[in-house]
Amino acid sequence: MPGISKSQRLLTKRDFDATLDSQQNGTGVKIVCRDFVLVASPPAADRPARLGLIVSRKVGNSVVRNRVKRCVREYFRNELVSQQPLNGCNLVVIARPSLVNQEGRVKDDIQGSLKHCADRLLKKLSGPSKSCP
RNA sequence: ACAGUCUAGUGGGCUGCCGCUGGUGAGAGUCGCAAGAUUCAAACUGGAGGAAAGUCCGGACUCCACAGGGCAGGAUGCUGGCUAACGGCCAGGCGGGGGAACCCGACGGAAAGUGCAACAGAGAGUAAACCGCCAACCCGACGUGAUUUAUCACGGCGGCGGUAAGGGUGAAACGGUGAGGUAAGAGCUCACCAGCAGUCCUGGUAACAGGCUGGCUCGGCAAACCCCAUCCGGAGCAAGACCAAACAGAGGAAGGUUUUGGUCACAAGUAAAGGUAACUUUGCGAGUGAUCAAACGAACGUCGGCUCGACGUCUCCCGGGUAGGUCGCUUGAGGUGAUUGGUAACAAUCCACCCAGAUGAAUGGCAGCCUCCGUUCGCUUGCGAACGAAGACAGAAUCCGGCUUAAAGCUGGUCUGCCAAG
Repeated sequence: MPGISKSQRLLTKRDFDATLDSQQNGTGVKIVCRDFVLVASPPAADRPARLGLIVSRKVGNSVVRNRVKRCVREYFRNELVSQQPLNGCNLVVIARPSLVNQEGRVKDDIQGSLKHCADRLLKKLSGPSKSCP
C-alpha cells in the first residue's frame, strides 16, 4: 500500500472484525458522511494508528477502486498519522458508491471530502479524552 | 490529394520531493556456550496491459481415479499443412457478396429412418387443379332439324375426363431456352445449358477442376432428432507439498526420582591399645545397598476385602492437524538479432538478454516543464491564453498458445478506384 508500511495496516480479518465490533458495543467511534464511513476502535497500545480500507465493487471497477484506495492512503499518511488522538487506534475507512459521479469518474475533491469526515472523527475522539484526565 | 481495402506499430516524455513492494544488503539489535535463529535497516536495483478484461477454447503443472473394451454424454466437421495442443493459424478448393482491392461462409450425410414448413395459396411431398386451355367417347338438360312419336342427327352449355404451357400465391410449386410434337399440352422427342450417376480419362498429395459416357429430372431444412468420421477420465494453484502454537481423538512407553533423618549390612581409610614383627582387637567412619518415616516432586485418585485389572489426571514418544507460516512462484512451448529451409503458418542452428511476483493484496501521491489531442475565448488567421485526470478502454494473482469483447488519439506500409494534372 502506498504511504503506509505493513505495521500501519490492518492485515487480517480478525483486526477488521474487532474494529467493526468495537463501534457496535459502544467503545468505538463511527462517523457517517456522504462519501465515507469511518470507524475507529478505542486506542490500544502505544503505537501509530493503523488503517484498514473497505471498497466494495459497487464503487466501480478495479481501476476506480484502486484510485480511491490510493487517495485515502495518501491522506492518511500525510495528515492523520501525526494526529495525537488517533494513536493506537484501528481506523477502518469504508468508501461509498457516491464517490463516483455519473460519468464513472472519481470525484476530484476526494481528499477534501475525506478531510471533512476525519475532522469530525478527531473532534469526537478528542472530546472525551480531554474530559477523562 | 480524395474515397476505400488489408496490415504493422504506439498507448506520452523529462525533473524534483514524499511513499509502497520484490531482490541484493553495508551495518545494528535480541536470543544462544557455539553452530545458528530472528528483528530492524542505509545504499543500489526490478516493479501492469494490448487487451492485464471476458473466462470461451487448447495445453503445461498438481492431486484423485484407471486391466481392456463398449454404452451414454460433450465437442469438432471442405482439403492439405503448422503446432505441445486447439474450436487457433497458414495455404488451397468450392459457394456467396462487392465496380475493384478484398471480404464472408458449422462448407460431412436428405438415395438409413423419424420429423418440420407460419402467412398466403388450388396445392407444401409417392404433389395439387382455383382462374385457364382442350379433341373424341360417355352422361344431363336445352335449342334446331328429321321422322319410325320416342328415337336419331347437329349445335353450343354443363358434368365426367385430359393437361400442367400461361396467370396468381409463396422463402420454396418436381429443371431452363429453343424447336418438333399435340385436341390442348407435357423430357413426350431433339439440341444446347443446369443438375445426377460412372470400378471411365487427364491434371492435382487432396478438396476439386476439365473431359468422356450414360440414362434420367430425383425439392428444402441436419444452427430438428439422427447417421458417419475424429477427439475427449475428473477436479483445479483456494491444485498440491512441508513446518506447526492451540486442540480433540487414538496408539505406545515410563511409572519412579531427589533431599533429610533413623535402623541394619558391607566397607576405602583413620585413631588408640597389644605385639620385636607379620598382625590382632576396639573405636570412629567418607561411601554403597536394603528398609522405614518426612518433605519436595508427582504416582496419586476412583472402583475393589487384597492382588491382578480398568478408568481419570499428569510426563514423554509416535501419528493427525486448526490458526499461522514456508514452498509451489515465476527461466519459460521465454526472447533480441542473424543465417538457412518453406509460398506461408512455422521449423532448425548460432547468439546478446533475465524482464513484476503482491496475498485486506505493491507498481503510487503532489508539484513543475515539454510536446499531442479536444473545447472555449481573443485577435495579428496562425499564434496566444484558459480548461480538460495525456484526458480511450482498462489493473497482474500458477504459467503459456489462441479466440472474443472494449476503446481517445497518433504514426507507417500494401493494394484498389476515381477526378484533375504530369
